[in-house]
Amino acid sequence: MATWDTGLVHGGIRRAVTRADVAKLAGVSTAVVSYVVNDGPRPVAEGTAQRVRDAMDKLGYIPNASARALRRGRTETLGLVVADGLNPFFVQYTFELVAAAAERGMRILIGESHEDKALERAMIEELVSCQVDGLLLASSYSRFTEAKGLSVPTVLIDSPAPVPGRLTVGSAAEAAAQELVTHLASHGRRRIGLIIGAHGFGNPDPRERGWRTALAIAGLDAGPVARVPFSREGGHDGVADLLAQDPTLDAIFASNDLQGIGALLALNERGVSIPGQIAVGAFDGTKESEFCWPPMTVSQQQLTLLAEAAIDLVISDPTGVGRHVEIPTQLIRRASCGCGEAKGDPTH
Amino acid sequence: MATWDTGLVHGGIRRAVTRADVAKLAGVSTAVVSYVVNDGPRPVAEGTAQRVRDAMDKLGYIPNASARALRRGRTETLGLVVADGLNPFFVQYTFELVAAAAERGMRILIGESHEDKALERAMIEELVSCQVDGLLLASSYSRFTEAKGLSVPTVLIDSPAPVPGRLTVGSAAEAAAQELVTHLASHGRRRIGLIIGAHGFGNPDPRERGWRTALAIAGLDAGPVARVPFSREGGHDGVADLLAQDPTLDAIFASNDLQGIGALLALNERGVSIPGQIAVGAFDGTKESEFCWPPMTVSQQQLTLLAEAAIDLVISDPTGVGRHVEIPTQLIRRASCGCGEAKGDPTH
DNA sequence: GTGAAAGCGCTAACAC
DNA sequence: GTGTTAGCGCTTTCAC
Repeated sequence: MATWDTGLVHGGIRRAVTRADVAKLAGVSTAVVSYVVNDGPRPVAEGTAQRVRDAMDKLGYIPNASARALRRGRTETLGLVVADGLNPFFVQYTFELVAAAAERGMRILIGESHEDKALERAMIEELVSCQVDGLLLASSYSRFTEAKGLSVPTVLIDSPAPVPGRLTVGSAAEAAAQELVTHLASHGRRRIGLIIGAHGFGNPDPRERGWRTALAIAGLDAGPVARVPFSREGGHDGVADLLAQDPTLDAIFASNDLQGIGALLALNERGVSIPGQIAVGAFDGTKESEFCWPPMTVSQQQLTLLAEAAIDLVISDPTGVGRHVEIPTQLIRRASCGCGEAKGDPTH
Repeated sequence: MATWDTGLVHGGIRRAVTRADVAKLAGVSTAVVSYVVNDGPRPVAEGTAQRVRDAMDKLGYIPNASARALRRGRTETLGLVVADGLNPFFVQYTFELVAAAAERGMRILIGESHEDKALERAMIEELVSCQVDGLLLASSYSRFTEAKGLSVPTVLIDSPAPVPGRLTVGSAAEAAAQELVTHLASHGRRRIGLIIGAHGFGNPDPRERGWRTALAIAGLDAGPVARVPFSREGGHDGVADLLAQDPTLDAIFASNDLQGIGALLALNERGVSIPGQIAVGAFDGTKESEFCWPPMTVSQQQLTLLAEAAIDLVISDPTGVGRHVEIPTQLIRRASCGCGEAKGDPTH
């Protein structure tokens, strides 16, 4: 690491321009400036309004959001607590939320809980202290956080099922898993293993239930299960685990993209042909699944819809009632299951 | 999409607890509550302090950050403007910044500019309006934004070189590119192509300069150049471009991970052996580069160090002077260049 | 060691 | 259509 000084900057320090400065320059009262800035609640003559706008431009006036928030009791800001900033699913979700919030004139203050219950609690307190108008929780612990004690509207944004008394948004994970595993079976796969984490969406995890149901309906025995972390490394290790349990394995359903990506690497390293010997499918469908090798068949969560639903829900805040919004997933067939050639993505 | 109501929630609405409530319950003045909360600036008798803390616990008091910010003129919040929420580099960087800020008791308010100059300007205004104590800009346009007119300390967090009068942080991109390309040449590669974008870090982009210098020093002719977007799709298309220019191509240097990942896919699709026929290396070194196939040799940016340097710089705000912090990259040798076997990552 | 009180910048009654 | 003004909850100077 090295540092260089790179010369003096132009322009000095100036006290922030306030509404009073604008009012004085425009020759009006501060109330009128406020009416112009907020386009209400009282009308302003067009000529006056123009004088005010000119004054604002001239002075480079920027309203003070802290003062406005204090006065109005709203900040136009939402708090987001993400469990894992290394998981591209949450990360893509985060930016979708930022975009969806921006469309509705809101900002997002971000916190990371690192899957730690105490840290999550602290993050929530801090965000509440920042007077956020709503809280979006993606932490897995958040499902167990009691609803009471939080005076701010709160949405659990990664919930595969309704939670009584809470606002929740999520993909239909069980149906998604069932569809994907059924698809693997339709390629003639008989020994379909599962890679999943220890603490997912509940017990049993809906993805595990969907996998089990699909196998039962297809008349197949339950395949082996590897319980490993929800990470690329976990998926990588899961392959060895599954193959040790069942050397005749011919397909893998990974419960998230990371595990799927890790599994692909492990199989590639072993020289196992995908999908020749073993087919692979995963739940999530982040961008990474499209460009791995081979491109991976996924049950894709519709992040834009999830994000919009989450923001709308937290804004609308149907106080007192729980409510669940479920977004369906989309099966994207790529090369890893035996569909498609080349990039194998119909959207390309 | 489907929605369900999931019952009533417990606990009603209550007006927020303020400092006055705590003061009344503890039988002290609001000033003393403030002294306790902030541990100063005046001393408080231990007995009194305990009474105040008890009252805060009992009432579930959470300080109002807007009021504090208004009064103190500081928000303990930093604004971050990211160009592209789909680029894992910026996204990993974002979460590193969140972590580094949290360590220093600061929060991060996030905005996305979508590489749009007007949007970036608007985002910056909004963040300034939020009274952020500092601004972190990753947008590529930010390099051209004038320093004056911004009354808040601003750091350009993805700058490969000093910019006079500005605070900048970045990796030594030119040296990194040179080292990586030299490494490719050391594997005996003679025709080393470059995949890069049209508008990168300047003209010519330091990564292009590093590539050129390495080739010159190795006594090689300049290889073909593909100018494509800084995306996976861009990298994918870049391969066809390079091969059309030079069918004898035997190595590719991609100027970011996304382009490298896209190039790997394109080569895999064509059945080109990596590194047998064509070796690949990229600049960035996000997690994705470790789990693609084959695992990719990269010049890795040290995001944790970059993030810490950025936060420290924006907090310290050496007013009036420009300053550049340069963080070296690390060459990570994996399979794609001809080094390593299997996962090919010495860190595993 | 503690309390009273001014005021940060803004909004929205309410008065004219 | 515009002006006056009372606070929003907090920090901190100044008095006791």
